[in-house]
Amino acid sequence: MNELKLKTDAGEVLRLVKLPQSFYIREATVVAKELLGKIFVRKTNGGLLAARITETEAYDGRIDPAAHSFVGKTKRNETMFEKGGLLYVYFIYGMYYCSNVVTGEEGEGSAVLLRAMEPLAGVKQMALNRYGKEDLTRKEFVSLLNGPGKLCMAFNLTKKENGADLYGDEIFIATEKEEKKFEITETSRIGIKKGTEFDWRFYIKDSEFISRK
DNA sequence: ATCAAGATTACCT
DNA sequence: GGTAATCTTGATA
Repeated sequence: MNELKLKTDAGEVLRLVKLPQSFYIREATVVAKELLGKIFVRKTNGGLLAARITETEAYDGRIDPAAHSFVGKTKRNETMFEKGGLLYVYFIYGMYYCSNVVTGEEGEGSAVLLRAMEPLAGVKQMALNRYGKEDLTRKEFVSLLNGPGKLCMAFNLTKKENGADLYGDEIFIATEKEEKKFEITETSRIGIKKGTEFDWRFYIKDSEFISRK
């Protein structure tokens, strides 16, 4: 097994195993739930950045009017139609980026939106990216990654990262060898007008690193 | 060519 | 609670 060790800013050592592409070739709702608790890692020249995924949303273009891919392939959403295991990053509201993990088979148009995470390593670099300073108050720390636009700022995910693959060395998601147990809450998705009948937002029930209760 | 909406956030009362 | 900021995209003329 391809194990790698990650030392968190708190001094804890996590034993990680990178997720294979096959993890992503499944239903978006399944991947969305299973991504909870996994570790998102990015290597930058500012050091290693890592966080635990606490909140996700599934989008399935085959049946879901809220998905960008529902209207068919366009220049903006073409990454969403690739085979699972890529990053789909898009620009929204003229100021923010949102990052998704593409899921399922090629042509399916499904993805999982990364909505919130718990900071683990490289907090000072992420704080610089988002607040322009290294030292954070407790409140700023909790808010560092608790929204889809916020975590893109902190991890510096932009148009350049759209289409990047998640099984290489620069950006990837890993599972802990000893994963903690937790309960999952399911609700309707946030910020959409269509497709509100699907309860496809998932988060770790007891986590404080959530975009909204 | 013009326009409204958008998978959001920060800051205001 | 409300709304401004800011710009790409897709729809309508």
